[in-house]
Formats: sequence, structure tokens, C-alpha cells
Amino acid sequence: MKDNGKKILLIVESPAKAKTIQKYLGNGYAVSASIGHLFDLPKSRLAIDIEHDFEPEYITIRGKAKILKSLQQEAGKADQILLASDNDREGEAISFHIKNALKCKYPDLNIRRIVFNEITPNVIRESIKHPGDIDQAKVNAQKARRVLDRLVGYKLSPILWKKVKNGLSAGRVQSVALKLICEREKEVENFVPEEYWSIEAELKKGKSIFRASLVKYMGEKLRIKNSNEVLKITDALKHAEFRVKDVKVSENTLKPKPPYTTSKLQQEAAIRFGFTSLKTMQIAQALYEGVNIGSGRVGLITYMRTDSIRVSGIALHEVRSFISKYYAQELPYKPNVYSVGRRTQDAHEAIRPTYVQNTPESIKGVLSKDQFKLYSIIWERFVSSQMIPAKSSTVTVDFQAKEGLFRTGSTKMVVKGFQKALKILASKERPKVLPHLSVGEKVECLGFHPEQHFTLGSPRYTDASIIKTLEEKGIGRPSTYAPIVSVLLSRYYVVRKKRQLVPTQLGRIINDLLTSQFPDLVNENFTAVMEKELDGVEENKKEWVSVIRDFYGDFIRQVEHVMETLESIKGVMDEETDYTCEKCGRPMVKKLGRYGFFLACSGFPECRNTKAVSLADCPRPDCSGKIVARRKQGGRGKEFYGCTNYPECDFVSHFRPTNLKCPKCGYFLVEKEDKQRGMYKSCINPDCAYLHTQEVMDQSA
DNA sequence: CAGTGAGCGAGCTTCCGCTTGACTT
Repeated sequence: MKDNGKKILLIVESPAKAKTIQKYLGNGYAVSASIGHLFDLPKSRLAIDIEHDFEPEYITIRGKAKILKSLQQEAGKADQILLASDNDREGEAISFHIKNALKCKYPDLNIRRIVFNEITPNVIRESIKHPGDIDQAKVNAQKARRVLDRLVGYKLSPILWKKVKNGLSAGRVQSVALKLICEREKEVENFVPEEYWSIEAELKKGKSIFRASLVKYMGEKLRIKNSNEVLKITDALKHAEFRVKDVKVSENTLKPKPPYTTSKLQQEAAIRFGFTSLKTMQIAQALYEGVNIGSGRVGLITYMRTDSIRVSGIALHEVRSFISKYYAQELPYKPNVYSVGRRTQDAHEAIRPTYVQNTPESIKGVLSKDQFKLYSIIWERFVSSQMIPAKSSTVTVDFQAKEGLFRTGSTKMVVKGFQKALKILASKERPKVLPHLSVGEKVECLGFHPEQHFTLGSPRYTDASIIKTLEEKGIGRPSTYAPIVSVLLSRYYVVRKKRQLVPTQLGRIINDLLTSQFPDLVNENFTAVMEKELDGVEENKKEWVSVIRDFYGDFIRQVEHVMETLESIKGVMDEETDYTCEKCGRPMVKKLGRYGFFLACSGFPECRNTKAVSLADCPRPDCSGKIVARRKQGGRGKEFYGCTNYPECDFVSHFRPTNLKCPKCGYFLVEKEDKQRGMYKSCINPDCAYLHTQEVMDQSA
């Protein structure tokens, strides 16, 4: 690079973004990344001076000193520095901290702030023409947010250490997520399924056979409660004559959906592919950073942590010309407009393909299977979002049969519209085929098909649905959605069972404590109230310190009160067992440690004997050992299951034993999972072919 | 697809929100 002329240093957050912008701006500019925040509160202590207006103490984040140093070096060589971190609260704070750090080293630097909400050459060049200064009010709002979260987290957690167990945690976000999951679990427990029945009649006209459902009986909407009632009705209608009473045709318009935000992408990937939020984000990150598609590494999608559905002008133009080329009939007269939500911070565009010409099929060869899946839905959703609506036509036919009113219907697409661009996202339903029917016409009834059902309660939360709920309540941010679930899992507050989030005993105890002692804080509305206060700070109507002060008084009084008065339930989680300690003869208890559950002598600390929890008897005929969960040295890697008599007995399996015995041979069963069968149990004995599928399991449960 | 490989734990913990790699405290 030539050093003639002026040099401008641009600092953004993401390295991938820096690379792209560097390409757009070329010589004369240097573009560097801070890789997120550089400064934060130290982890080891509160670091908030409560006596002096809650002033926080910031330090360089561990591992970020190198980045800071190189930024300082580059800044020293530049004529002007433009802080271009994201255009939101956190981004403003990042810029503020960097500015201070640079000024510290070179007080005379020319430092300005620029913002842009999309990474396109024109928009960036335009923003460089109009540099501004750091918005101190925004920085203060971030400071208030940060201090509040630190106070809540670092004051509540020690209560749990003292009263329940060391190492536990609580916070504004995670504790509300836990509360939602616990409350849902109570609903599930209290739910009493009610039996009901449906009756379908199998009808025939000419060669075509179809079904119609009973919707009214004796002029009333019906609720068939049991099989006796079914018999009564089917008996009464046995020889009834079925006549077409009414034929209705209605048209419906189906609009395409806007491109993805982070949370919507996580939800869709969970529903379509069963990805956890973590997995979705890892794949999206790889697509964002770029995949070698022959002509070099190219970022395939825009930034994946966003709350906005906004699309840049260029991208809109490109997708419209793409649609006009390949789906000319589906190009709307003018672009489809989607309104951005009120609470959207809008620092980034929606998640969309960077180049719409990169169709999923055209780059399938360079993508992994999972990358292809995720890229496909991002591409399909974006392209279809700028196409015309689909139209469907529904025929509804009513039949009168004595006192019974039966109904059938069929929906077919008359205009495919945006659905032409959908493959993976296309609905797989096939329309029912009905013969032509006209009012007064008689059809033949071949028989009845009654079916038993049970009412369903609210389902347990999954990764996708808890994130959806949190997002709707304004709790958490795109960058934290996936980690929220991980925290609850790593604290053993929650376990995942077949993708469902189920609270553990520990999770319930923590939730009961927090919601009873801090009902206003561990509450869906707390974040919303906080955000309102922060808005006040951002609009210079309120001082950040007063937001904290107003909150802190009552809060700390309550914290101290609970610390002093609440009875400790430490050890209440320790489950009694039938095992006796072979060292001292006292009974052993099951405890939760950092790496999961283990057995410990109840005589602790006099007797420090511990051992792993036994999951099953060793299946080797001449071995009396037990099967326990093990991990590679350092507690890393996936669990495997080995015999306590190792190395004398080298039995090992990588499937978790269940507490069920094989009805054929008596050895234990293990859990397995594969695509065809889903979850199932099979016998550990390789000579025994016993296999237990979900259906059999449901019956025995 | 087959083969993976054997600790530690109970006292120094914890928050939320930005962003990606990583070498030893």
C-alpha cells in the first residue's frame, strides 16, 4: 500500500466486516476490528463504587490487550480515526471506550464517530462524509444497563451460594428464562387430558372416495366424550342418506414473510432441522465469515446477529432484478415493505444472502450438508419476501345425513406466487381430491371412522420457543439468545429431554427462592421497565445514576434481609441412597458437583470418600462391577460408560444405560437415536437383538 | 463408518452483552 496522501483508520467490531469494508474503500483507508468490547468490569469482584455514584471500574478484557495495542499503533500512523462500531447502545459504548484508550496514548488524535446500518459502498462512503461525535447519552444508557446487570447478578448469586449451593447464579435474564420454564412445567403437571372423539364418514361418488367430518349433531356443535356416545351417533346415522347441503368456494391471499432475524432463524432451523440455537449460530457464523466458492472466500450471508428485517437498497434492487429474470410473473409492481418493530435496535440488516445470484443449488457443492440447509432457508425466505402473494381457493362442502351435519373441504393453490421460490420451506401438504359436488346431490356412505383424541396442554419450551418468548418480552439480545439456554443447562437448572427444556429439582428450588423473595425483579416486566428508563437516559431526560439509585435502595435492603433471615437449605439437594461407605460404614448421599452427580460419604468432612454414580450392573458374566459415566482426562469430551473394575474389566459403551432391564436376556438397555427410528432403546448384549421403539415405550409408560 | 479410553468433585463461585479464536495460567 502506498503511503502518499492522507490515511484514515476505520474501526469496526467484526473482522469479517472489516475485510469487506477494506475491499470497498481500498488504499488510503485502513480498516481494523475491535472484535467486540475491549473494556469491561473485572469478573473477580463487583467493581462498582456504590458510595461514589455507582462509578464502575473498567479494565481491559483478558486477551484483548493485544488488539488494543495494535489499534493504538495503527492510530498513531493515521491522520484521522473513524469509530464505526455498530449503531446501537453497545456499539456506542465500544466506540467511547476505544476513543478514551486512543486519546490516552495520543492526545492529539483526530477521532470521530460514524454510523451506518448496512455494509454497501455507497452507504459507507456517505457516512464517512458526515462524521459526528460520540453520543454520550447513549453511552450513559449502556453504562446504566451494564451496572444494573452487574448489581443484580453479583448481589443475587451470593444469596444462592449461601442458602443453596456454591457456584450457582442468578440474573435479570437467566432467572426470568428459568421462571418461564418452571411455570410451564407446573402447567404441564397440572394438566388433565380430556378424552374426545371425532367421527369421519367415508363417502363415495362415482369412482372417487373421500372423507367428511361430523361437525354438528341435532343442530349443535358437538363434543363427543366417549365411545358410548360414538356408538349412539353411528347407530342413529347407520342408514342415513347423505345429501350435499351446501357448497362454498372462498379465496385466500397468502403473503410472503419478511427475511429472517436471529430469533426467527433459530426458530425455523429448530422446527425444520432440529438444530439447537447454538448449532444454528455456529453454522451461520461460518456462512458469514465465508466459504471458498472457487473464486475465493466469499461471505455468503449478512451478519447473523440482528433484530431487524430491514434490507439495503442495493440488495432490494438486486433481488428484484433476480426475480424479474427467473420469476418474471412473480415480481410485484413495487417492492414489498415490512414494518420494523418498535423496539428494534436496527444496527444491522436482516439476515439475507449477500449475493442473491448464489442460489442454494449453485453452491451446494462447496457447502456442508448443514450449511446447505441453513443457507437454503435464508435464501428462500429472502427471495420469496420480494415476490407477489400466493392465492388459494378453498371448497367447503356440507352434507346432511339425518341429524348429522358433515363437512369436507379442499384447498388448492391457484396462484403460486412467492411459493415458487420455496423448496425446503415449501409446505408438504397435498390437497385432498374431491369430486365435483352440487347442492342436493346424493352420495354413498361406506362407513364411519371414529377416532379417539385427548386434549393437549401447553407444550414444554424448546430452545426455539423460549427464545421466541423472551424476544417478545424484550428480554435478551440476538447475541445472547443461544447462550441463555446454555447457561441454564450448565447450571443444572434445566435438562433437555427430546429437545424439550425440563426444570430439574435444583432449578425449581432456585426459582421458588427467587420468585418468592424478588418477585418484582425476577419478572417478565422488569426488563421492559428498565428499557424505558434507559430510553430516558438516551434522550437526555434522565441521569443514568438516578436510574441505578432509584433501583438500588429497595433492592439492596431486600438482598440483605434475605441474606440474614432466610433459612439455609444447603444440602437439601443431597439425595439419600442405599449405598454405604466402604471406608467408614456410614450411608452415602448423591450430590451435584461441578461435573455432574456423584456419590459422597455423609460423614464428610471426617470421611472424604467419593465415587461415581452407578448406572447399571456390568453385563460381563464374570464381572461384578458397575457401569459409571466417565470422561476423558480433564473432564472434556463426550461422556462414555465403563466398568468400575477397569482395568481388570475393559467393558465400555458409548450409549447411556437406562434403568430398564432387557425382557429377553436381563442385561440393561441403552438409549440410542437415529434418523429412521428416532429415540429408542436397545439391549447392550450384542447377541441379543432386542429393540424397543418409541411406540412400545409409550405403551409401557 | 468404526472407534473413541478411564478425573474430579464438597471454599473463592456470579451478571449481560459485544466479538472470535486458543496455548497454559
